[in-house]
Amino acid sequence: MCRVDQPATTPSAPKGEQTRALILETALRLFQENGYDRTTMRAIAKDAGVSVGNAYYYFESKEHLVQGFYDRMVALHREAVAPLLASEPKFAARLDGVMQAWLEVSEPYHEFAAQFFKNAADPASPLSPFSDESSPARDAGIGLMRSVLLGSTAKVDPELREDLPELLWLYQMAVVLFWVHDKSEKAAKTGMLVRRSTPLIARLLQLSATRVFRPLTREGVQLFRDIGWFTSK
Amino acid sequence: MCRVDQPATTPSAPKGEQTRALILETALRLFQENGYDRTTMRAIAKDAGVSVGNAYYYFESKEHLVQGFYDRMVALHREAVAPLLASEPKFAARLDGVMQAWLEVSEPYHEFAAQFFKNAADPASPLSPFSDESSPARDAGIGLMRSVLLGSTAKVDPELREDLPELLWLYQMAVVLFWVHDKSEKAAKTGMLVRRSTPLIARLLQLSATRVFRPLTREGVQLFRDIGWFTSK
DNA sequence: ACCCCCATTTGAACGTGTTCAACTCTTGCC
DNA sequence: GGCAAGAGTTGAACACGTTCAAATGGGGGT
Repeated sequence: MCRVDQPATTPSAPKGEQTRALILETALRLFQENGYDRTTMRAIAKDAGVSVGNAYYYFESKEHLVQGFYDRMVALHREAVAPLLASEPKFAARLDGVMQAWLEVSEPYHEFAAQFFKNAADPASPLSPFSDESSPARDAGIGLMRSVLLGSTAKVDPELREDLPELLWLYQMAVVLFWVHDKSEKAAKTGMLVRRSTPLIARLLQLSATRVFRPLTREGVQLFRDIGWFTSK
Repeated sequence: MCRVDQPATTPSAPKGEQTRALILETALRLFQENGYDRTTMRAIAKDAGVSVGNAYYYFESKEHLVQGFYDRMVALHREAVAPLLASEPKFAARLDGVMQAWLEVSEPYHEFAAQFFKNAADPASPLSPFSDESSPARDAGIGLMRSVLLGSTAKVDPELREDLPELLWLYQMAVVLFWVHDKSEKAAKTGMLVRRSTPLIARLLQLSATRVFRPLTREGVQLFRDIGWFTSK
């Protein structure tokens, strides 16, 4: 009828996008209700009122459906963290706040998340934080750590300063790995780990510029660079 | 004919053990030839001349078959490392030697190993190095690191000394995680990481007993203990 | 010799993620 | 309106890991 197809911008999505969104929403709801493993592709398709094959028309695999969930958590985290980053000047408090916010945002999905964060260690999985497919999310995470650093009053060896956001992001990945294994009530152990490790990191950063430490810092940074992060060869 | 069945000690194993060994050998051979994912349980059973169900009578799952492979690598590693541990007194050289030996032992299985080391991050997998099922292998690994430390002339803050083997084992796990993602020729990047990071660790240990550092060391060690390693709650 | 018990073995069947040839519907063009 | 082309959709079929009720077999007690 009156539908002209503007390639973009139109709120009435190009038909296919509606189906895609419907499938994604259904999948995320079922994942949350029943967990990742117990949610079958057939159940997702049935609940969304489409066929199994149709789900595969829009998403390469069951894992790819999870990317949408991951993106949502990143958005929630960024939102939750904005006020803190705008007001708090102390580095340790900023880092701690960002990490605690992540824990709070993720808490409701702990069980579900643990089921697919195992992909983190699988180099072949598109969900690995080191994969090409994850590079937008990875860059966003590193960017967040950069703003944690830049907005702070911390004094760091300038050589280290450049690579610090990536290193802090790695710290976050390590915490996530610990969190995945954390069976304590409301992940209290991970909370403690963050609360007590962030001041240690801050203190290490102070020391990094010290005369005794600088050579060690330099050598560590140089090694980190030579290894070449997520460069394939 | 002349086979009498001594319940134990006899080289002719108690019948069932023979089948078990046959299945395991076949599985490991096929894993090595075709990779983990491309080797089906049906193929293993067929090649071993038994039924699929029989394989499951002896091994809970496909993953459990891999434990045998893992045990074998641990044995090879321990063997390869013995002369060095008997002769070399310097801590950094001992640690480097142990890690390099691991890389050499594992190199032929890099591709295959990467396919199942993803389970490392899956808390639910019996193959996770943090799982109960892995505690023998874990204890062996930690014990190896203890002998790396004890046989050396390194001077470490006694408080740290006690927990250091576990921490070094964690270092090893981190290296393994890196190795799994390492696509460089013969894992050269991991080799470099080890060669250059072990001296840094040794230097950090020296510093750990320093007046400036000791408080930081103490706090770190205390945090490590409070977190309570692989204690479930 | 007989029989019973239980370790061992079987293979068909189940539920899963994934694929694919075929079908239907929409869209743009005459 | 009619028509070709391609986007969208279908569900049966495949390969896999896993389960299980049933068959087999051998060894010890009588």
